Amino acid sequence: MPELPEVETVRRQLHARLAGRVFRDVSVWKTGREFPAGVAFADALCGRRILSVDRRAKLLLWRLDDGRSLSAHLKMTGRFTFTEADPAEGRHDRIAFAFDDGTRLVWADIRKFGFLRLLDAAETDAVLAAYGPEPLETDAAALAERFASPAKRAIKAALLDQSVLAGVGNIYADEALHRAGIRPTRAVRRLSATERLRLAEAVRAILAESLAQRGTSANDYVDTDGERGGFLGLLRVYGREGEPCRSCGGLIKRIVLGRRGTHFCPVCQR
DNA sequence: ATATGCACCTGTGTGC
DNA sequence: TGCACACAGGTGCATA
Repeated sequence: MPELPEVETVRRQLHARLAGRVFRDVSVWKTGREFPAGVAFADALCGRRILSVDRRAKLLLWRLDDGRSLSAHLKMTGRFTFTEADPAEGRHDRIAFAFDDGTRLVWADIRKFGFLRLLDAAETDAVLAAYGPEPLETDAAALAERFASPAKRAIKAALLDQSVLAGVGNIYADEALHRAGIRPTRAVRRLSATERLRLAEAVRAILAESLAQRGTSANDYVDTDGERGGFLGLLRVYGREGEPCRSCGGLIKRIVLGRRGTHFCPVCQR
């Protein structure tokens, strides 16, 4: 579910409450592919201090005091929730964390696509190196240069490619293309330099505006307090098939592009 | 090198 | 009410 604004919202909340904390207990309630070794995983974490919680693309990185990091990917339905009391195991709850100050955190994941993985320093570097630039920390001109190859693929596919730029997913790809007035099916090589720059600016603007609203709750996403993001009502194309375009009144169209639902305005996006 | 297809899972909404 | 099918904020791997 979560894209950059949602993951960054979660990161800020995790960092605020977990930086400096020490793992006291890790209860792996349910194991699965996402936890290669349940008991070893818990043993490795207990006693370790969290230095910070960082984010790269849609990946959360809990930096530990032994040089390792706990990487966490929410994928579609992963969720961290802070709880006050001793948590009771819910249907989709998988891991319960307890920290030295009494803070408790539960990891749940309905579809089980998400994962938590302990990485050493070299593995962490390798994972991070595969991502393209962070859109909110890169100026638009530099971002625009990333939309080059492969030249024949649709521009939307390039936006979703995490090695081109990091953090954009299905919602914000559609929204940025609408803001830039570019049809999602256009081949990368057919975009002018002006259009590439406009698109890079649109990506940055959309992500920043959504982050200010603490993200979009279209389906399952909520933050670590169970609160929904506020950007849903500000979306201009995503999930609005058949409704009027907020810019021109044309009807929003939905197609399938690269297996993903894709929304655009046939009038404003050429 | 790129495109596509599918796989990983569960839940929900739709239409017959 | 049941059933079948499409679809959901993501990625990785196996084929053509």
